[in-house]
Amino acid sequence: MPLRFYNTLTQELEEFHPLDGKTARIYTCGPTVYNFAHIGNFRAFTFEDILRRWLRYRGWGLKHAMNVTDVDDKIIANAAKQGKTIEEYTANYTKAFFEDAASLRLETPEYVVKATAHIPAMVSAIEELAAKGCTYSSEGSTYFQIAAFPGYGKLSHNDFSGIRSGARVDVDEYEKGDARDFVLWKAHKENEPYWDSPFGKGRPGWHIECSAMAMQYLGETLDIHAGGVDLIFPHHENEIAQSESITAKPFSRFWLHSEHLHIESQKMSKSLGNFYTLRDLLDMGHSPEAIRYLLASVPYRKKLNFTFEGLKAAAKSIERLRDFEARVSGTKLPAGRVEEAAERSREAIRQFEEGMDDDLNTAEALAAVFEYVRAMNTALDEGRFEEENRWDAARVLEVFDCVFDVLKPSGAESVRQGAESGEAAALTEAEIEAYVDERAQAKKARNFARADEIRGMLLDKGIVLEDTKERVRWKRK
RNA sequence: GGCGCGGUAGCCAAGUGGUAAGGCAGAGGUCUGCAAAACCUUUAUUCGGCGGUUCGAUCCCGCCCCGCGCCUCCA
Repeated sequence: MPLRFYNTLTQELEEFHPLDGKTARIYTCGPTVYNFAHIGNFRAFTFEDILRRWLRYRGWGLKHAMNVTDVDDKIIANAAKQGKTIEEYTANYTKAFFEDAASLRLETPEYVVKATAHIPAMVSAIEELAAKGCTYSSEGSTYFQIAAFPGYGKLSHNDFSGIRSGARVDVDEYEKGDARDFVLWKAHKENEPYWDSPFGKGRPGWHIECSAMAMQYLGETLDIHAGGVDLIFPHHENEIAQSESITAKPFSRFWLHSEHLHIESQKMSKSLGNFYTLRDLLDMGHSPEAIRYLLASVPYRKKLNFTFEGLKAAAKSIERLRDFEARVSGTKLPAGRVEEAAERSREAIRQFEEGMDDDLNTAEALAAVFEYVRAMNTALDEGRFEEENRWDAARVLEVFDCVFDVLKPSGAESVRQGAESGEAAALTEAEIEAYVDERAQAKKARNFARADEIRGMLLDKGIVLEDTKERVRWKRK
């Protein structure tokens, strides 16, 4: 089965190929840098990361642009409150965002584009719209007139034909001609940053930045445009109206939207006290891999119930895979290759691919990996797994990890957490090995008191020993 | 009201017109000096409720109940 995505525009599962047959051109709505990004934001960004990785796995090139909205009402208000310029204010949160993204192992898009660095492109987009008669101005602001775009509503599947034009509705402190019209250029107000333009001093509306930048970097028709479900209307609808009014071509062939997440079955909100930024969770001692795993393990179109029990389960699931990886690489095996085990690895990869191809069904893909792991653990127990099968297992885990990317322990974070939570990071590998050897000697001499003492001491330092038939393995807890 | 999504074991969560993947937790076992860790086995006669279509429905249709999202802040 080919790679298929659910397209919000057509409400159908559609086979995906890039328009040019080689490179997928993707635009995703990035952060508005007025605060630290929360775990809900990262659900969407993790989905987009999985999307990137799977497209690449399927052999397509990637040209992915993501905007950083660094001028908007909240930014202006917050910056003013702190007595900072918007540049100073947003620089902090932009930096924080990419630090967070890195700890979740989110790949950086090929183009990260800041709104404030693309004002001229937005101005010329608005000029083109004006030239086509799609705009009007009111009290110094310029608006897009949705009556000028017949397809308005096709993405959100809303019928706006009944909207009365001419009704004046006061919204967002600006006057519009029609309830659904939206602002392209906001009139300058006292003490606010502004740019000069042919239609007066002011600043861009939110929607135009995405249209202008997407087309500048990726061309008139994108392959994929993605974001959270809440952006379907009005943001993405408005992007379509702007872009297609300019080009008369489809703005994006595929529209993919990720569902929101809930915290402990409740909507995340500050008043409920269940509002978590990524940094909050890391400070609580949760590993970035566990968070990434949890965010990625629920298929993106399904609401994700983010719970602390689920976070623990995610951490345990990763541990199971790492244990398997360690077992395979650390076990002495006879030369040869058991065909049954080899066949199971091919089957696992096939099922993994099938799941991912089916609109990024990560739950199904994960099941393929775990079924394989269980089968191979049994095969190892029963001696039906030989030297060459190591490579089969490595391949399965490699395929899994090029999408999920959770097998390698995080470096800086885990060291930092270890240092905070105790002395776990204090022992070097050589020291641990020395203790393990000493304990083995003590056991041989049937000095169990000393052996247990060492075991307990290591456990206190977060080192867990595994006595197996062949040898003693250890791992950091 | 309009548009849309969902209700599957203690929790998270796949799935198919022919009788329920996977993970976590729980229980049992293997291993072990004891333990831990690891590994294995096991856990839904049943898929919100009631009807209908069908030889057969969790999966199709209708109605109902419950939860959620969007309908000019928002991943």
